[in-house]
Amino acid sequence: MKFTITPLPPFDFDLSASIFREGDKQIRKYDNGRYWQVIRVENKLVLVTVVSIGSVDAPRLRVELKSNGEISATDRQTVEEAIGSSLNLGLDLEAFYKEVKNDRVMSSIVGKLRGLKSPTTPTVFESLVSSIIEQQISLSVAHSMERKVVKAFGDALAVNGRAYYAFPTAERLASVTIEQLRQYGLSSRKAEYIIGAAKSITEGALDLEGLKELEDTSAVIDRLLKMRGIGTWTAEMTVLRGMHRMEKLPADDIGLRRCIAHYYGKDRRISADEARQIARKWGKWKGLAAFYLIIAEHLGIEA
DNA sequence: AGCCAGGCTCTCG
DNA sequence: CGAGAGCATGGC
Repeated sequence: MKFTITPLPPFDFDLSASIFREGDKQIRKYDNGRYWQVIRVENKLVLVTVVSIGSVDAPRLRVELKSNGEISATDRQTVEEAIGSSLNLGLDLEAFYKEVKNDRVMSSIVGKLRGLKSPTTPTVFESLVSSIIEQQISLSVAHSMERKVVKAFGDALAVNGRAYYAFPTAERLASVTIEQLRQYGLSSRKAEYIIGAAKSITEGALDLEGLKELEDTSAVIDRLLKMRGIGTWTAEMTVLRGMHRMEKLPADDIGLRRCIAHYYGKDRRISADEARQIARKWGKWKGLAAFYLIIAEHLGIEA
């Protein structure tokens, strides 16, 4: 099944998707103009492939779906929404660009990355689990662990003789043991946190996806902070990547602080408070501004 | 080799 | 309160 979708402009598909250039081809990947990932609809898995057929200012995407069974009209609708959510296609970049005009460094950066939208995860749960795995350790280590966990416990979809994996469900992770997760490099603490979160979801004590309905992001953070293993950093990362909330600055993030220091002329490590001071000019778009800085640094772009 | 990396909890003073 | 230990692995 094929169809097209029209993102809110401006949107640079290739720039935005290129974050997944080093992704795992069996999970979520961008390669040679094509982006793909597995989306779960009901109890079915769908492999979604996306290419751009438009421009930054008149973006259009061509989407192709492949699955084992029939794809109904409502399934198609669900997948379309999930892709929109996953690539953050509804994000209003013009509002962000307007807000940071008064910041010389940031306005230079956004000018060079025009059309870049921050990707999100299909579920809040995926963001939460990934963020727990990423606590403290370097990203390369964390990403390798995440891939192993996805392939070990995620459901596989076979397309053209190749296996593609969806992120494990809360139901699945609620049923694994600490020892099983330790096999993939996690500490016993992190394993406990993940299994605990998964169990409170399956037992009905926590409606993680339902938190999206809460208007007040701080209220969402407060709820997440009540969970064992979730501190400020993890709660903010979850909200940023899993819920399209772009206002929070993960000021405790050591990599981000290094990045801010680089672009704002500090030849040393800066404190979380210094980072917050600099971020005041970013208004309600602090998280997105931080994302732009990280991508700029990754691409070797100077302000 | 050892230290640090997109942290958090628990314990102790 | 604040400080310190412990945890996981890979890269420098």
